[in-house]
Amino acid sequence: MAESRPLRADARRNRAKVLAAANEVFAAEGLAVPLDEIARRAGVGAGTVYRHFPTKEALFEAVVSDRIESLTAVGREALASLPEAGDAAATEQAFFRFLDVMVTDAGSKMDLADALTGAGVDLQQSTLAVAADLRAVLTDLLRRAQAADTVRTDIDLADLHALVIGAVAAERSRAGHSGLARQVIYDGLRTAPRP
Amino acid sequence: MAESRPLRADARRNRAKVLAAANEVFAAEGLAVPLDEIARRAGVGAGTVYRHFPTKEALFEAVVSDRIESLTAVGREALASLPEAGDAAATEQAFFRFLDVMVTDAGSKMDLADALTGAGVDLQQSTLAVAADLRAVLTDLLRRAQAADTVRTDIDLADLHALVIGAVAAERSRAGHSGLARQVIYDGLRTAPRP
Amino acid sequence: MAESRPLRADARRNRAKVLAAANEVFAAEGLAVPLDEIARRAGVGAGTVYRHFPTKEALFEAVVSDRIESLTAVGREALASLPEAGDAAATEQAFFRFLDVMVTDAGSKMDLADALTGAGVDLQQSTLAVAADLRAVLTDLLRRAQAADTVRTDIDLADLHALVIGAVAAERSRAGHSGLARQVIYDGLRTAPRP
Amino acid sequence: MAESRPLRADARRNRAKVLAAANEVFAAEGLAVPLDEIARRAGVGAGTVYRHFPTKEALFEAVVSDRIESLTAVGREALASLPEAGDAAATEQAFFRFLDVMVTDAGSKMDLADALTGAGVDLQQSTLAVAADLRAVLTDLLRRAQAADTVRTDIDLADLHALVIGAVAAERSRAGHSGLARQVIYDGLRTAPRP
DNA sequence: TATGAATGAGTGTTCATTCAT
DNA sequence: CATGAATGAACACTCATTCAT
Repeated sequence: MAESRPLRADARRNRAKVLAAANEVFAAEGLAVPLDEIARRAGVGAGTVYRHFPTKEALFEAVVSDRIESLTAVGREALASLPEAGDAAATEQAFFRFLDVMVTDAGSKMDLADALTGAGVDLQQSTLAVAADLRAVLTDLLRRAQAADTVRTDIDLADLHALVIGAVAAERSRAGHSGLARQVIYDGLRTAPRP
Repeated sequence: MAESRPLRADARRNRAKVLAAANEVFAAEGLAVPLDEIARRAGVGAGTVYRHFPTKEALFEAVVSDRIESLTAVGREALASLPEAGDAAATEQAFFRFLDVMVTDAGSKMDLADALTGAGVDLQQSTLAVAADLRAVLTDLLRRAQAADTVRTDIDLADLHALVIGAVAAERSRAGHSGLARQVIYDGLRTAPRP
Repeated sequence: MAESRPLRADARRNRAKVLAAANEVFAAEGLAVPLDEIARRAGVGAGTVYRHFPTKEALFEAVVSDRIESLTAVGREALASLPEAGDAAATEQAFFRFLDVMVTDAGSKMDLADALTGAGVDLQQSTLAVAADLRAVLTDLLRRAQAADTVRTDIDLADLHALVIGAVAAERSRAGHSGLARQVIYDGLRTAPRP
Repeated sequence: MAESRPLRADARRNRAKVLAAANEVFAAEGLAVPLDEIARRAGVGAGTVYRHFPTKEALFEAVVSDRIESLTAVGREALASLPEAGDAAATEQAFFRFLDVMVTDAGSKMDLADALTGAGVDLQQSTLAVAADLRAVLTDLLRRAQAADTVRTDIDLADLHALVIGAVAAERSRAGHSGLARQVIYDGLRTAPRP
């Protein structure tokens, strides 16, 4: 699963350029963009893209995996910042801040939205592994928030996941978004009534 | 807007077969499906599809318009069933039942989801008009529900629309869906705390 | 070669309508026009066109044949109007007037031009027969003009035919045509120098 | 206008093969020939044709432009070979020899004929520029010939252009051509009577 | 017999992937 | 190894011709 050999410096540079270009372009246009466009933006030949990623979908997944990994890292930090025994307010804040990060990130990246909503994408093993890490973190945060009596206890990870996707879709659907849709979803998640 | 002449029997039959096939296939795969596939499933030649619908997008819109019109009709019935002066419980029930219909319908039809989220589709005048009707009905129902103090008053039609899309996306994202995501969104919409 | 049976009145009427429409449309756009367009303009179904003409090309030829027959008739009149023993001036006039008719007619009808220049058209037996009649008349007129010492004697029918086509092409090629190209060709045909 | 970088050897080879095939096929059949046929004759895939020429029409124009450029070069040489102060006989010869080249070339190439007569072709800027060069050269030659009292002075470039097209059409129309049609047109152009 | 709907092969064009240079 | 040219299978759409009504 790991690359067998460390890449040569120029190869590593090219891989990075391709990923950067793919990041931009996939975020802006989703899976639909032609691969040649990515190669052009990366300043490399199409063949070079294929040297590093066996298919276009693999490149797409690499981009998405990177994003998921970033999100996971943010989630880990949120978890780490929580006091061992739950301070309810801090837990609540950490939980919803992390949701905000996820929703905002996915909301601004066509690729993530595509991947999450499964629009014509079949995620592979490696991506699924990365996604599992994210889910693990999210599960922990959810449990903590529920333990702190901040989030309703009848929902599980799958529900939360679905709701994040829902929030992303809601945000995407609005030209000038007020953010209220997201707020409604958060409110629905809370144990307590809105003040 | 109405066809000038009644179609011949065979033409009507084939048009119906095409629409039925398009319904199925678009629902299952969205706009991305090749037109030949639709023709094949309908048991007609590709040319026949084009006799009835000038472009692939026109066919897509016909399917989507039909769905939207059905939804609008359901919405109108819901409105009609409401007592003039608002019975809060009845109003609430009518409102959320209609949301259920929308979410369930769109949730099982890729095409509606695509159309609603505007995924690579440019809707034409006629479809937009149909969509406007649906929005009008939805606006009325929302107003009634808000007047009956059932739904929070800080959200408007656009927010609600976004949330429906969010609920659809949430449902779609779950293989075995428990329906809780939808419930969370509904709860977020209510004025009152959950019991 | 003649139709086996006299057509019923309505059939004859339809045939005429189709021919009239084809005349117009082929003249304006050449062979490229879709057959449905002709049927529409004739106010009949596509099937009706095929009842009277086995292929699109046959219809095209019918139109062209008609035109050629008209030209032939004009040519015959020109021949008939000539005095037995050649009056040089009258012969010259008759000859060039007939050329004028041919060039003007073909010049304003894309179909004739197409047919004459052989643009993607393979003329069939029946049309060729009609064309042979025209050639016969033209040959007579040419001989008479040559006998009257009005037209150079080194050219034959084939040359003359080619020059008519050339004049047509020349006329067609000019947006605002002055007619001088035609004049140059006529002058080249004459025995005598221009005054 | 010039390609920014020299093409790779294989690309140059294929581009040449495509142009050569297009030359042949367009010359034989005009614009109507399917692009796949050209690709097949060139021994390349259809995509390769599109790598070098963005549309079928662009390829057509490239072929036609090449032909026109060759003609223009020949015309320039003819002009250059003329003595400053007009030697009437030399001027006449140069003029008519150039006409011969044009007529012969266009006469054997359907594409040029199509392009010249504007049969369903919309020429683009670049081709029009090339054509303008040819017209400039032709104008110069015509002026010189008229100044040398060799060609009648009542005709202008447009007339001459039309007559060239006429001569081409005349030649095309004859299976075994005697060349006399061309001669007649030339004679019509001269000031002096034929000897 | 007329109608116009159905057919289906064919067209230009795109793009993921492979391969010669 | 990188390059970018070549490939070829799709795809949307058109239209001459056939055939059910």
